[in-house]
Amino acid sequence: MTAPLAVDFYDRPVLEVARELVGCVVSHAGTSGVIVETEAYHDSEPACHAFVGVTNRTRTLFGPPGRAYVYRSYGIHALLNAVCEAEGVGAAVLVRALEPAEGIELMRARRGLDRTEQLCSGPGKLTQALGIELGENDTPLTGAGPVAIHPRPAAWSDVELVASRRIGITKAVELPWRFCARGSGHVSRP
DNA sequence: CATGGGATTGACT
DNA sequence: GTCAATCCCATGC
Repeated sequence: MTAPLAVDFYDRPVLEVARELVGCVVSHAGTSGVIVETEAYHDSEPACHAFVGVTNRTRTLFGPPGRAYVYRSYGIHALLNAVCEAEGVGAAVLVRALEPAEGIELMRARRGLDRTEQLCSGPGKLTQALGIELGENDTPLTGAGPVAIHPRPAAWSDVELVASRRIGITKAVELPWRFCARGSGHVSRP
């Protein structure tokens, strides 16, 4: 596996990073998968947690880029984000779905499911499949931490993207800030 | 200190 | 299609 993406990759406009992360590979604790769906969030729009400013919860979002923002959703699920843009800007890319690559049997055991397409087809599902937990909030994605994101494998270098509205939010619903790999059967919703 | 509301999922009608 | 689970956080009294 090639070296993880460096801080510079994340220190750019969050929409650019959200597009380029599709096709990249997330690895954690013996499992990995190719990102097939992302969403961008930015403190300038109300759907982003960082919209309210710096709080205990959003401190990671405003921190330096290239780190993981992991938070609990609906009291049940852990959701994985990659913090972007300069320190002081609250922006992140939500990783919403993966195509499983390594450690698929481990994922099946963690998820209690067989079908590969269902192992990581949602933001809460993929953290469960990879074993990512809240304690990994604010850890680096650039190699020193438990979670790492690697550049696109050759087969994904020219992945075609489809932009659409973000899922599961009630504010700023009109922004087309969701990006999927065209034709992937591993996304949370077509 | 009490309360309301989720960047979701899976089970059920 | 509907709905409950479940808990942390931000907000307001």
